[in-house]
Amino acid sequence: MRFAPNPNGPPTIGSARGIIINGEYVKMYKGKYIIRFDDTDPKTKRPMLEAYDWYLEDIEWLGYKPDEVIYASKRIPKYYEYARKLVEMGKAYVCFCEREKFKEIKAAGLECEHRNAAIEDNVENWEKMLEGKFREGEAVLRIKTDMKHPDPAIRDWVAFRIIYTSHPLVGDAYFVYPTLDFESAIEDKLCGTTHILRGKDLMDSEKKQRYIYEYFGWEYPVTKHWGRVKIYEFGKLSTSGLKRDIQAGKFEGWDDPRVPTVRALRRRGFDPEAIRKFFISLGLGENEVAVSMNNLYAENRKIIDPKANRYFFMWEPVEIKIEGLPEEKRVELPLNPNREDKRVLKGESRVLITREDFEKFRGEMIRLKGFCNIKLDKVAEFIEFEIGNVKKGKIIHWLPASEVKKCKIIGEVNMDGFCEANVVRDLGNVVQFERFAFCRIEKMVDDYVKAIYTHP
RNA sequence: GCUCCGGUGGUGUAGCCCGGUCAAACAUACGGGCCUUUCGAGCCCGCGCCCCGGGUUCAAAUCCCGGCCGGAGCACCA
Repeated sequence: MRFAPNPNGPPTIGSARGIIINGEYVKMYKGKYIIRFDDTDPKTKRPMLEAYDWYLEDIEWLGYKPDEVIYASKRIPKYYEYARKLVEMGKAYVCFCEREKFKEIKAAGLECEHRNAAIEDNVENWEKMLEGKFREGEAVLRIKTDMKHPDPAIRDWVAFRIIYTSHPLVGDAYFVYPTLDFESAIEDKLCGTTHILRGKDLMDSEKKQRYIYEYFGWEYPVTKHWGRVKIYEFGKLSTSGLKRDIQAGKFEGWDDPRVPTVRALRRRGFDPEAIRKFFISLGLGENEVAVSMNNLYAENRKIIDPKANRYFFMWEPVEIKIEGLPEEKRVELPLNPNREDKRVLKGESRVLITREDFEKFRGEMIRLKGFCNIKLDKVAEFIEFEIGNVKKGKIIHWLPASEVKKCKIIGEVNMDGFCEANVVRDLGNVVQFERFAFCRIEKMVDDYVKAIYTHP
């Protein structure tokens, strides 16, 4: 099995599907997992140097270990060998037609003048091509298929073209690059790929590649194509579109928590297991699917909820004073309801609550969770420490006014507020801000806590 | 337009190959309830689906034909 990305950006949620589905099959059948970088176009889909490692990193993070990593751009001479064989077999030819002109000929189902050139001439032209005797766009190597093929896209497709643009990985070592269809066809054979699982967009690739397999007498791998995923919250996933938005300053970078990349999910505090389960549950349907991130959130919650520590976070805080508080109380609250360990808050007379709760419960008796019951107002009246008969739904979260940390939450939800000083013990972890959402405490910046919004 | 795919609750899947056990399962969403301490979590309950029309058959979500709808590809991109 293989996963073959073009590293023109970091892996997105869409790439994760390919990584996971292929990876799972490898595990299930004890196969061999090859990561192959299809980086054969330095111009239109130019690879990013950093992205190669990003892929490897994210693949490992998702829980898979490649048995082999291949860089197509470093194996170009191999492809030349096979191309030459095809030329010598009369199954490929150097075509000098202009792009538009060939299109017309192709559309008409005719053969161009170069198609039937003598094999010796084609060998010579192919050599000239490799020697750099032609300009960019002047010549291409085409695979002979059938000019009457019902699908015009299949008719004598291009296997090699000339690109005089330096490649991020191999520099100026080559200027005749294979197209994906050719490179992939040869590489799958070389690597002994038995099964190909990939997106539906590559469905026609198989038809083109089968010609090569037939000419060489090879057996084509078993293929399965899945439909495109559309995440409801993000729309269609496209690396190039994302690149534009980042360059335009719409996002901070490839790991901006609002962006659909694997690294952004990692930064938000997703557990890789949740992402795996999510994609396994999506399956391999050939229809286009539109799922909501809610499904991913649900998977993540199952994993994160039993572990995440609870803390109070105050958005739009309102300070109130409790009149008649007999003494300050050391308030102990569980870090997680499933465990015994506690966190401590100072139960003092000046507390912060949210404006929302203040307006909703003003004048009523409510309970500050774990602390005491009060009759709520700007100056509230202390009732008792015991829970008494507080009705359900009237227990709210609060913060001692003298012991808070400023807290900035960024991501899908952006919010400034205050949180317990206790959160510093969970630096780097995902916590649950009660009655708010799960967040990952990223770091301390100067005097405030920077948190990333994970999900509700 | 041409060439291929596909259509199961709101959403995503299982079941289809090898017809009966499917008056259809699971997850998520939604609605309601529970919790002496999160009314944005958790637990419980509920809601709701085989695209349409023919055919084959004792029997069809499953097989066949036609229609409708949706998607992918049609590059010197991957």
